[in-house]
Amino acid sequence: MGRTSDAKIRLIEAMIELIWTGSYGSTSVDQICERAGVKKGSFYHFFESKTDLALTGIEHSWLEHRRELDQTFSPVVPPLERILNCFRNFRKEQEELLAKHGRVLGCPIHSLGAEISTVDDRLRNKLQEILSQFILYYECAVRDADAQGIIEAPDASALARIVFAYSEGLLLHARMWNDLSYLDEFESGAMIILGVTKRSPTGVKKK
Amino acid sequence: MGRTSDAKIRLIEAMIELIWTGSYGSTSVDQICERAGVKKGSFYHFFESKTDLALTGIEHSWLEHRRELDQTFSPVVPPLERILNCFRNFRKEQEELLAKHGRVLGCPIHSLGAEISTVDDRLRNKLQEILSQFILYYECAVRDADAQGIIEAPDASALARIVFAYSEGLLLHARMWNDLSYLDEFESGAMIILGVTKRSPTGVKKK
DNA sequence: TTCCGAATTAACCAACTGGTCAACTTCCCT
DNA sequence: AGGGAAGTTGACCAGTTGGTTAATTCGGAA
Repeated sequence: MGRTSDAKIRLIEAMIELIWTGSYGSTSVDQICERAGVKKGSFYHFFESKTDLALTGIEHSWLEHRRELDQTFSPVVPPLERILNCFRNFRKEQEELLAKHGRVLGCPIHSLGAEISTVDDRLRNKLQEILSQFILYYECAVRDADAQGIIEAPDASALARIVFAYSEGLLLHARMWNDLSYLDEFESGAMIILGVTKRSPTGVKKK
Repeated sequence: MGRTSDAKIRLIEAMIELIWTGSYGSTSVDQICERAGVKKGSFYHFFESKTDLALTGIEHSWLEHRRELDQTFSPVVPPLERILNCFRNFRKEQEELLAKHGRVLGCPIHSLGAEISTVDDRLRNKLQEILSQFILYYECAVRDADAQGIIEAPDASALARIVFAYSEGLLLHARMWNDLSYLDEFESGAMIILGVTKRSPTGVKKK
């Protein structure tokens, strides 16, 4: 019934890209429509507001990203490898973004969160929800590493949050300096935080 | 020659507050003027653009903040205490902001940096400059701690950047969740990163 | 084949954006 | 005391903002 259209997904993709390469505030509805090749009337046919599109778009990308994370953090992979591979994937993604946009873009969730968390409640809640889910991956890996005696982590959740906060800080740094090389520090940094010395290779008991 | 005025500083303070409690994009020149009790004509008498005011404002607050940091990071204070005290001051400041604005506001430099680093070059450069200077405090403290045998840090600069990235990640988390308690994790987190166990009190040789 | 609901379009809106300007007031310094 | 530089004011600007509307065009299913 009625005709079909891919305008909705085009709008979502355009918004994600514009927010990521710029900011929420610097992204206007007109810009989104132009990039998506959609008239403004159509925009408001599919979404009831700019916030609504952002919400849908973020949810959409997160669902996509989660599928990748589920593979990266598969229990089959050695726990610390999961975390390192996850960040290696980040790095690869940022490389592609640099090639495409000439800019290291960092983590869109955090950049957006920093910008709008005092401004838009609905957006903030959604971002919180996503980040909370994200940390679970780290937490699970840390707990497994502890259980396997690879590291000593009496409080896996706390340690995961440290690694997480650190990684977000790094990503932001890379965005601000437009420099991928900061991301290379993650591997050694994470090992320090997790209490694994360079001398004892991943997966081998320390001490 | 001519009359004097405090409109300039009022504009600076209004803008800092508005950016901090909101965002750069959500802060308009009209808003700034209204809060400062200054007409727009006067605004453009003192500043040539919104960016220009932001630049001046950031520089201004940083210069103020530096004086505090110079005390906190005095070589007289035991190195690790400097870092902890610095973060304790952050926490205290955030407490005041929470009481005043009902919100944990985090680090304005990083929030702003996340928002505008792909949008405004001049602003980004200024923020880079400030953050680079900030890291020097941590770096110096870490190097001293290493020299005094309190910690083992062959690469003080790298370790300082880890602590720094971690602290920024935490601050952002606290802003997004509007929750001070995340900041309490810093103390134990920093100790883990710096390789100081809880059992060996600060300032006492480890191992 | 027809028909109904979904998609598209362009024209429109008021409020607001950052920024300008010329006239005017104040008051410091000589 | 009064000249002149610094500060103030409100009216003004063109462009943009997020959002609305009614008329129109399409296309999938009966």
